[in-house]
Amino acid sequence: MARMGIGALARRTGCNIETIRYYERIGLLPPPPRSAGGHRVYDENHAGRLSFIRRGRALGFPLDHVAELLGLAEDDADICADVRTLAAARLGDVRAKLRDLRRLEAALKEMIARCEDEGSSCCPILEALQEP
Amino acid sequence: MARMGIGALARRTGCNIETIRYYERIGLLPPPPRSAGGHRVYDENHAGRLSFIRRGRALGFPLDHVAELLGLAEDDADICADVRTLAAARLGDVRAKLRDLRRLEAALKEMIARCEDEGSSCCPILEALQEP
DNA sequence: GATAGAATCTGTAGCGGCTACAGATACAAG
DNA sequence: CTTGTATCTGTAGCCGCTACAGATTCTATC
Repeated sequence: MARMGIGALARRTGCNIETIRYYERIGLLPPPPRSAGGHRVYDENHAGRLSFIRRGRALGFPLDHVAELLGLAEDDADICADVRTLAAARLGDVRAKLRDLRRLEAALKEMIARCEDEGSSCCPILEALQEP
Repeated sequence: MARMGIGALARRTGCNIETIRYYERIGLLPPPPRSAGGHRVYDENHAGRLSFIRRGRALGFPLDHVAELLGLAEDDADICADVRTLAAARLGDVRAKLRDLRRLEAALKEMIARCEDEGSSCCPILEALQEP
């Protein structure tokens, strides 16, 4: 029950139609059964799996990590440690990006501030980019 | 004076050789003169321009913004306002990314913490990804 | 059933910003 | 003159989609 076409699945999961087909093409979503005319027919399982993928992506996992997480989710073994390891690695990535962005923010802010202080004839931002 | 091959330019600017050629291909770096045998010969001007590009990139400007900044830098007009506008827009982008990443960091941290609290048989991280 | 309009199909190409080859040629040092 | 490094061109690949084009199928109304 709750069969749906690709459009309905897209609306439910907030995922673009083209992206759904793309996930199928790269093997991340299993190919669903087709209607007589060849249209894809999805069910709740597909919706769940796709939501999982989307949430993983939203947490910044690249697709191959998401695939790995999906694989782990299918086993029933004691996998908490593995999952935690992946999540911790992602946390490291995120924190590194945060550091970079914070530096960036400071640099941009400072340049803009300097630009406002001075007269308008020459541009401190461009100078900042030009000089080492 | 200070003529150099593409390798020397790459070392000086910290920019990959392939990337230099790529910048030339897309029109961001002007094609330098060539030696008799066809090797590119750069001078200080090229080095300056390439450094500018790299610094702009390091500040997170996409290449088309960098091109715009370079264009502005070549005019002598009163351009401070334009530059500031670009920089302010970038600052907005950076801050939006920062917000997202901070949320991400919090979510990952919380998941990892929950995973450590509980017994190891089921995995809260996977559950968090599975449930809405 | 006919028909209109929406939804879906396949396949291919493009985005940004590089990076990685392969195979040929040029240059610099001894 | 030889050896070894540097550079040359051209093409294809990376990630994660997105955007078409042109053909087909589904659904709702009459």
